[in-house]
Parts: sequence; structure tokens; C-alpha cells
Amino acid sequence: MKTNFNQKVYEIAGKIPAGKVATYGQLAKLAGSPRAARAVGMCMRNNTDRNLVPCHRVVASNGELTGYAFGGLNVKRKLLVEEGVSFNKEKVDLKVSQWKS
DNA sequence: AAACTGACTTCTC
DNA sequence: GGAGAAGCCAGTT
Repeated sequence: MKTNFNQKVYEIAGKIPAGKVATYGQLAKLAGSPRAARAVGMCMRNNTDRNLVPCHRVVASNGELTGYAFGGLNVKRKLLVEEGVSFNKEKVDLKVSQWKS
């Protein structure tokens, strides 16, 4: 079920370049609601098409991976690593790999 | 229309 | 610095 907000989130998420990641808060902000990080997560959860929306490039504000409905966080992390995202143990190195819009 | 839920964020202890 | 609690937003029931 697509809504306006959901639509915007998808569009923004689709703009995230490979090898970079964005935080939920960041996407929320770009979507028009700086505090809607939670809502963004909900949209990602509802979305099940990673070919259309690279939800694996969306992480928590502290760089930790959360959720992922395609096979678990382990898969998500693997995908990010494959794309060239800098990792610090189980967390993304936002200082290096956070997407700057 | 009201209440509950959730892939979040931030403050406080 | 780590753990716990409160707050916010949009969607779903």
C-alpha cells in the first residue's frame, strides 16, 4: 500500500549510492519529517522489493544495522560490505560511509 | 475516529 | 560508555 510519505521515502532511498548508507533519521528528514525515523522504518518493513528500494543501505543513527526482511541482518551486512561500505565490527562506519545528500 | 504498533532517536541514570 | 525510559511519526487494526 503506497502512501505519499512512503512514496517519498522510497524515492529518497533509491537515490542512495552503492557503497554509502543513510540513517532512518536522515531519510525522514529528506522525506519532510525530521522526527519520522520510525515511520521510515515502517515503510521499509512494508516494502519487500529491494530491487526497487535498497533498504539494506538504511541503518540506525549510530551505524548499527537494524531489521531487514530479506534474510536477516547478516545478509544486510554482507550486501553493504560487498558494495564497499566501511564496517566497524557489526556496525557501519558512518564517518566514512554515511551518504551525504 | 481512537488506540496500538514498530527496521528510530535522544535524554537521563 | 552502556543500559533504561520517554518521545515522535506514519501506518494499520
